[in-house]
Amino acid sequence: MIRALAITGPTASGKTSLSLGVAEALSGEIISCDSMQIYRGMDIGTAKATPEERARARHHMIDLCDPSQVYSAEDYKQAAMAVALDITKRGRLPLFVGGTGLYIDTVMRGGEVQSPPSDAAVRERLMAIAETEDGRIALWKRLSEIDPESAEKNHYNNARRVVRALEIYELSGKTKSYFDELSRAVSADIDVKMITLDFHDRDTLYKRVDMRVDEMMREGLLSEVERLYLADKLKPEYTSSQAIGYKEIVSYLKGECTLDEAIELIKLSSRRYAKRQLTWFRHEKDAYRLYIDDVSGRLRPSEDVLCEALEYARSSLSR
RNA sequence: GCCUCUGUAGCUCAGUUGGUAGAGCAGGGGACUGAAAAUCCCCGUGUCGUUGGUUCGAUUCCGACCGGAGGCA
Repeated sequence: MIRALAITGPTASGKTSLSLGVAEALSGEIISCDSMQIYRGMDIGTAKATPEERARARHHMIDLCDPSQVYSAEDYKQAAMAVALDITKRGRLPLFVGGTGLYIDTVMRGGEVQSPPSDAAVRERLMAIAETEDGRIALWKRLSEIDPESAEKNHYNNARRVVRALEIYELSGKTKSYFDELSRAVSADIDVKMITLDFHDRDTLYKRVDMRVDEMMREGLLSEVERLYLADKLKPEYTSSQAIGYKEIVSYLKGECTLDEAIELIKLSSRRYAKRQLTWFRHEKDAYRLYIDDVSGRLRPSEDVLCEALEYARSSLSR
């Protein structure tokens, strides 16, 4: 059984800064839990730990792929688990840090997954049908016949989910709910204590998000995106091109809007993303919540937040 | 100073031939098991600028006043 700690929270909540302090104090190594930090060359916009920060603690699960590659939650889980095991074997503490809820969940759930991996051809075929509302309803009806449980869980408009469920059935002859049930039955081979950063006042978070975006622009986000764009690394079909900060600036580079409009859009999408993250982490009932409403405006949590986190980590890990 | 237009949700605006009002955006809540920074679902009460008058009843009609825009001097 691997024992680990996780630090989650919305964008701009100060995860990186807190994680460095915790890693140093508990001789931990950081495993990034972020679907976009996987990609090479996307540094400023994904708020990757800087070289200086990486010198303070070893980082993993960063810069694994070229932005043109596809990467899945399952790929993440397998690689991250191997890393966590290795860290543990070396007598150090695995410290998952990031805001991609699904990635963290998938690690915490543990166990081997047997549902078939996605198949681009099947997806394309089904997604083409889903372009019209009638098509979406037809797909949903098909799903409700083979797997009523999955159908009920998803609105027919959520084509991605409906298509995945159908894809699983086409590829394996078994339903998605069958595989979900299987994965729920296995016990996790890892025990993760989670600390979630939160805010009493939503406006404080949003202010930090806005400031963070301005900071990214000062650090050169524009030229970072330009470089990737000119190198053809942000084609619309790539997952990487969906990243906030990148898609908006690409649309500016294409002349579809002004730079100021792009920046405002980045702030807006970031705020909405932060809100979705809050929703996700709220359902994590066992998480230890740390509130960081420091009005100082600094994008790092205060000393007492670090102390509280360490106290919780020490007591829960020693048990 | 006079004339015209205008004041309705955080913002932009509809609307009520008099029976206290609704869209878009913003915002809020939720879902999430191999695309997840993605994808999807649900949520609209606000002194209808203020104050008098007419009226059974005014946000709606009339007057005055206070903002804002434009025009004439």
